[in-house]
Parts: sequence; structure tokens; C-alpha cells
Amino acid sequence: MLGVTASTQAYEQLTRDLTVGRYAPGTRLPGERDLAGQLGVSRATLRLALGRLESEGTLQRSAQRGWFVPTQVLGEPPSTLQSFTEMARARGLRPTARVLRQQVRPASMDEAGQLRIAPAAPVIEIDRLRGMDGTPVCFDVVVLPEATAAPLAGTDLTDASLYDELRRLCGIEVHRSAYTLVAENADAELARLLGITAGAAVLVGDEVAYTADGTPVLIGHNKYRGDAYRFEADLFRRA
Amino acid sequence: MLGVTASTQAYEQLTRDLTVGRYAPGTRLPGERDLAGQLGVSRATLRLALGRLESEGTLQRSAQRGWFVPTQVLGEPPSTLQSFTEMARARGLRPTARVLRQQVRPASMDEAGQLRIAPAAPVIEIDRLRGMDGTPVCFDVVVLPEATAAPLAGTDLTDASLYDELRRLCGIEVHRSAYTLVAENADAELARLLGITAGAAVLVGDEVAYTADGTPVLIGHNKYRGDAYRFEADLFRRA
DNA sequence: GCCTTCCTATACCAGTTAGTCCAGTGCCGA
DNA sequence: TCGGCACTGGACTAACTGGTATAGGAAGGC
Repeated sequence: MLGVTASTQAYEQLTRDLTVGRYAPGTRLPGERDLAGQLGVSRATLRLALGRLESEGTLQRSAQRGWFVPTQVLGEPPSTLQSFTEMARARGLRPTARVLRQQVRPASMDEAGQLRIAPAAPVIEIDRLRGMDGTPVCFDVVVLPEATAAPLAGTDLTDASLYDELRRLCGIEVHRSAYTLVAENADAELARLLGITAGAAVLVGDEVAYTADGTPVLIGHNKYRGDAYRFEADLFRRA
Repeated sequence: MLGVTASTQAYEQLTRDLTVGRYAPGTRLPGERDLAGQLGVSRATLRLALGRLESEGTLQRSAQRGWFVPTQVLGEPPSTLQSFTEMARARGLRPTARVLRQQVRPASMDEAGQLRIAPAAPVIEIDRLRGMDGTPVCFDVVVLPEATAAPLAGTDLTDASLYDELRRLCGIEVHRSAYTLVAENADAELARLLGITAGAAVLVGDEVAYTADGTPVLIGHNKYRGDAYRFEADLFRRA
């Protein structure tokens, strides 16, 4: 035995065969029964070796079909819509949020129309300064109907994800957002908040979010530092 | 991928293709034999997937004729993609385009990676100044592989829609674009081109466009006047 | 002696594949 | 109008696949 187990030997032999190009990328390996015979080990032992190769990405398994040599395909489509919180976490950063204002007030005419509620019906407005790892990145105003989002009025949203709280406290799941983006120059007040110079470019996003059944959930107005935020989306052409 | 059967994978892939608009409502899908080949599964396995899609109403079967996408759109429309030309026309404006440069050159490392071609393989670069009704709105750089888009190298693209020409001359249909947006301040050169003052905010979009089968088609780099262009999209959250 | 670890061998199951044959559909030319 | 004919989905089969479980043998440590 010399201390080297049969499964390790099989693993090493397969690694050699693969690096040498015995099995072309994209092709299927011989069945486990054949392969075990070729390598002179039992099927159970072979599967240990195959498991190691799979865990390190050298092989891909497909149940009831076989083992495949991966084809070199990098760059799968990026994601569709990410919340600020998700985006921060995906980059390994800690999302932060400082609440500047949180109040209940009557809806304006525009807001009432977009949220499909009565004019002057009560809405919750939340102004927050959002950041990643403490660096301010975005000034964020959210307006929600008080009728559906009442629990949020009294909640501390510091460092919280609004979408998460909305789901947790109100049972509301955002499904679609109508989003528009423009570029603007920061005024003095915004520049102070975001820690940039007045006139620097900011990305201004306006959002109306809806549930799956089409009910408007919230209006969002976000002003991102142009040098610290990147908007990403996958877009499709109508057939 | 443990425990996920091939038929389930085929089902999920078809669901994605349908929600994303790869097959337009009312149209017939490719034959089962072709479709099975495209998805890399056998026909019997494909039919399991098709059966599931039928039972949930996503597809309609017609014996000896084919599989059809229901005309009534059950799934939500995906994040849509409008070309500059389409957007201008939708607003009742006349899209214009002035060609500043049109050349064939070797691809950079980055470009080769994004387009999945060999480094230094020939690409066509087209720089254009795009406008609506003559007012400059966008400085636009497009890079395409010469291998697939050769006819474009010698074509006059003044006032033309690149997407239209790509379809007409090269038979290439853009289906999806990965899009990113940032805000920047215009430098002197860009300000001169767009007729704005240096330092004014511009919306900078970077795009990689793909065909339905996932082949990269082009890289786009667009700089829009912040005060004259608004990016609009419907975004859907990943289930 | 006993235990653990590694390996072999066997069997069965559900999912998959490639193949064949069939009947209905739609198109095109005579 | 009619008859081919290519193509479609429908149905079925035999062989094969990995997934899983079982039982038993061989070697080494205690």
C-alpha cells in the first residue's frame, strides 16, 4: 500500500489524464463501471476520486447522465436587480444607513397618484444616508403609504435593509421596480451630506416599486455619489 | 447540482428563455429534436420539461404542429431594452448619428475577454455622436468582432441604427445586454462634443450585448448629457 | 482477541439516452 | 384538385447512467 490509498491513486491518474487532454472539454467520461475497470479499482473507490475532482471543479457530475469535463465558460450573466444592501454585501462591504428623518405626513398630489392612494392620505417618509463600511454613498428618500406600511413608522431603520424590513414586518414583497436614472451635479447641501465637492456628478435614481400583483408599494428617490456607485442591470429586447 | 435532474434543468432553462422573451408570444418553438439539441438533452428528457411547462400553462402543445407560446402574456415582461433609435422615435424625435471614426484594429485584452475572441483579433470600432433632432445627446463608442460583423466595417452608419444594420447586414439579433451606469463630470473634450460646459454631469453607460444563445456581439460605451437623457427600465427582482 | 478503516463486489432504482415507428399537418408542384 | 413529401409531435423500447444500499474481505492499531 505504501500509505497511498487506492482512491488517491485513482484520483491522481484521472488528474493526469485530464491535464494531458485524454478527455476533451465538454465531453462525457466513460461510465463509472467502465472507468473503474480501466483504472483497476472498484466503482465505490472510483466515486471517491470523482467526488474529489468534482469538489475542486475539475469535473462536473450530472445525475443519470455521466461525468463531464467542464468547458471553459466564464462570465455568466450578472444579476437583474440588486438592492443597495445586496450590492454592498456582494462586494464584501458592510451596508450602513443613518436615519435623518422619519415622519408621517399627508401625501402630495404626485405621490398619491403614483401610490394610487387618496390625496393627503398619510404616508411615511424616511430620509436616510446610506453608506458602505461607513463611507456615505447615497442620500435616500422613501415614501410609503401609511395604510400598508404602518409598522415601519415606529421602527428603527438604522443599518437596516428597507426591503428586508418591509417583508419581515409588513409581509410585502417587492417584485418589480420602474426605475429611471439621470446624471446631475451635486448642490452644496447634497455635497455636504455625501462628503463630495459641490458640482460633482451624482447618479439620481427615481423608483416606483410594485408587488407581484401590481400594487404600488413605495416611491424611492436616491442620489448616489457618481464615483462610488455603479448601477447594473440586464436588459432584454422584446421579441 | 446535486440531485437536480437533467429534465429539471431543461425546464428551468426554458422558463428563463420564455420569461426573457427569447420566444415571442404566439410563435412556435423549434422542433423537439432541435430544441433537445440546443439544450443538450435527449428528446425524451426534453418532453418531460415541456410537459411540466404545459401543465402550468406556460406552453401550449399542438399535436403534429409544435409547441406554442401563449399569446396572452402570463409571465411579467422582463426588463426591457430600447435602442437609442427606438427611444428617440418613441418620443417623436428624429434620431441622428454622425460618424467620427470607423476603423478596424486589434482588440485589447479586456475587449477580447468580453467578446470571447482571441487577444489582438481584429475588431471594428465605431465612434459616433448621436443626437435627437440634431441636438447632440450622446457620444457613443461601439466595438464589434470583425469576424462576425465584417459587413459593418465599410458601411456608412450616418443616422443609422446600429442594431438594425446588425440584423440586416450580419443577421445578428441582439437579445440581451448587460448594462452598467455611472455618473461622471464631463472633461473638456467631451463637453465640446456634446455642447455642454466642462464639469457638467454626464451619464456613462457600459454595455455588453449578447445574442439569444449567449454569444457576445458588441461592447458599447455611451456618454449621455445628464440634462438631456433619462435612462428608464423596469427591473425585476430575482425570485 | 477486537476495533476501525479502506476496499471490493453485488444488486436495485430512477432518470436518461438513442433509436424506431407511427399518424397527423402543412406545403408545393403537377 | 390531387398526390407526394418533409416535418411535426406521440409513443414505445432496450440499454445505459449515476445514486444508493448492502454485505463481506483485508490490513493495521490497540
